Amino acid sequence: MLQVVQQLDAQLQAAMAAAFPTVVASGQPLDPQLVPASRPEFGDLQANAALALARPLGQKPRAIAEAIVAQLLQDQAFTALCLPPEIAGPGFINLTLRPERLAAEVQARLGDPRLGVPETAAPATVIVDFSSPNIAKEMHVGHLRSTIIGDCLARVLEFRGNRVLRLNHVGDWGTQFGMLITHLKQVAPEALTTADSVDLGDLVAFYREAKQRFDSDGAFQATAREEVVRLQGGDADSLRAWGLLCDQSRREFQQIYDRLDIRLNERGESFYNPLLPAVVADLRSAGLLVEDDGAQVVFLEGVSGKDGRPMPLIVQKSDGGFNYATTDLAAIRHRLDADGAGRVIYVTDAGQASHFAAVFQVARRAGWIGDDHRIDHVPFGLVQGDDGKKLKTRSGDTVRLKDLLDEAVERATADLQRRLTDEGRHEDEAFITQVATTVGLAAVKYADLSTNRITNYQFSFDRMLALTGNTAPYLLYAVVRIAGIARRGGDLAATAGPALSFSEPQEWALIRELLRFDTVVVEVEHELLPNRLCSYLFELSQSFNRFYDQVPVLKADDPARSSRLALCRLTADTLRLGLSLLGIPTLERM
RNA sequence: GGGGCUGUAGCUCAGCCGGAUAGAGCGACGGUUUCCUAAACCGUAGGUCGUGGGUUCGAGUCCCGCCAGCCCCGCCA
Repeated sequence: MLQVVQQLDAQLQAAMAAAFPTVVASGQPLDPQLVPASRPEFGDLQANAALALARPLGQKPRAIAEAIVAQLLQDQAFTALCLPPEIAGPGFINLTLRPERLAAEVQARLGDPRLGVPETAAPATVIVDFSSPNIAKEMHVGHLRSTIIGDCLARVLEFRGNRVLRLNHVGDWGTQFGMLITHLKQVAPEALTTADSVDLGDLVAFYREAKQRFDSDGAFQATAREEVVRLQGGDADSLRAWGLLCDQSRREFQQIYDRLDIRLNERGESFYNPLLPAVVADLRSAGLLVEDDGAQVVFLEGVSGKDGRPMPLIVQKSDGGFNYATTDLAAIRHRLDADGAGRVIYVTDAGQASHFAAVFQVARRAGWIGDDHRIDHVPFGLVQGDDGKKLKTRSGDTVRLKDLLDEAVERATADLQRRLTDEGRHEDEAFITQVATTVGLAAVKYADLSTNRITNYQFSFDRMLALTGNTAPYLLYAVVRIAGIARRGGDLAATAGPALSFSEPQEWALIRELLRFDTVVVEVEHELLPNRLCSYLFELSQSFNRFYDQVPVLKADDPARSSRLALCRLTADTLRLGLSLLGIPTLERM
């Protein structure tokens, strides 16, 4: 429908220009204000331009609408596309597409693997920075949203024809390694020389102990700082210990990524280490650097701190070390220059908004971000428990991502087994494992993606695994129903056949829903809001379920039968493609 | 103190560039199965869009004030 809407928009503009040449002469832009109809009885689309033009033209909106419509009716391309427009209410122009044009659009999509979604006219290298767990810690629920949302955005951008680089900016450098290595030297030295001599769970415990000592023990703190200096200075023993810790964490992360089908290139903080001195040097030569309390800082414009003074962004600590702001600045430069990125997207929690605003401002003032670059922080809210507070285990610990995924699959397994028992069905273990794994993981992903990412998100196994409502199981079930039709003799692969012929309102409702897909995907790309795609897929599933419930497919006679099979096929293709953009695989049976 | 985000039905949430009577889902209540998987479908009830102003032909949406919740604010990331 993207193309159709474009055509209509152009036709409306031409009609407006013909009806009101004085406005054109005055240089004012003529926006038809073409939007989807607010209610089905108003047709497919509505143009609201007449209301806005009433004031400047000094005419009644309905009269303006009538003049535009009179011009439209002169346009043969328009009358071939739409039924005669209706003017309603204060001056809305309601447009209804001709059914045969809708059918032709359906036909055109049947053989189209992109389902009408165009490749972007201006493909760019886009970097999506997401997930970003910390070495020597386990992935926890806090990494869930970044990982799932980032992966979805990367998939959408890729599908639109961009070259996407998925970067995992893991926390693999800095103060925490000094304290961890120092602590391990004293309590478990073998962990620093022998691979896998302690498992990750132990490492996490050691990390906690190290952090505690660092915060309370001055002598330990000093030793830890020396250790950081040794590491950053390239000391061989320190580097070997650090490498072992990284390898071990990396393998653990990869297990999660494999389960969730997420591809990522690791490029952690350490990668930028050699580039840090140049960042500070170049900020100095750009005249932005100021020494304050012994630290090298850039004072921010338009941001004031507690005392009313401008806020500084520290890029070099008073001890000479660099911090995450320095790393992020180095990363921006490297991504724009070495990677040639036109666009960089950071998928991190909303709490980092001011940090990124500061870093972007400094990079811009230093001239590193050009006018043709687009750098976005894509923030998201906290994951909360049922109580509305930050999600924790009963004992008060952060929830491990692995445990969360396990529980989702366990619950899906229990649901499925209960259902099999109730229905007297018998399925083998492989089927149960496959279905429960797919449903459980899909539920976790979908629940996260389906709310607007900016708001906090209330995590609930019961809600996400519900078989009804806006959930992954509901969408997966729609696909399964179509697969069932195919098994019972419906040939979904046939592309040729009698001309498509539709008669039922449920068919037309489904068609209109199907044809929105291209618009929605492009919108998600622009707004970076996956929940728009989720809403669409849910509404599509609802339209399909109504159609399935009320209109027979296999029992109908041709041409209705083959036309309805075509709708089934296009629905399944749209759901599969849409879900794949969310990172969710589908099932044939469940 | 400064800044950010949020506030819409009992609960969880949509609401696009400001457009017609504010929408879903869950839960509640009532119905539908000799028919392609009822993991479905149909219906009913449920709203002062936090609050007070302003802009506009028109405001849940834009601007200002206030209230509430969460988050951030110099050498952690």
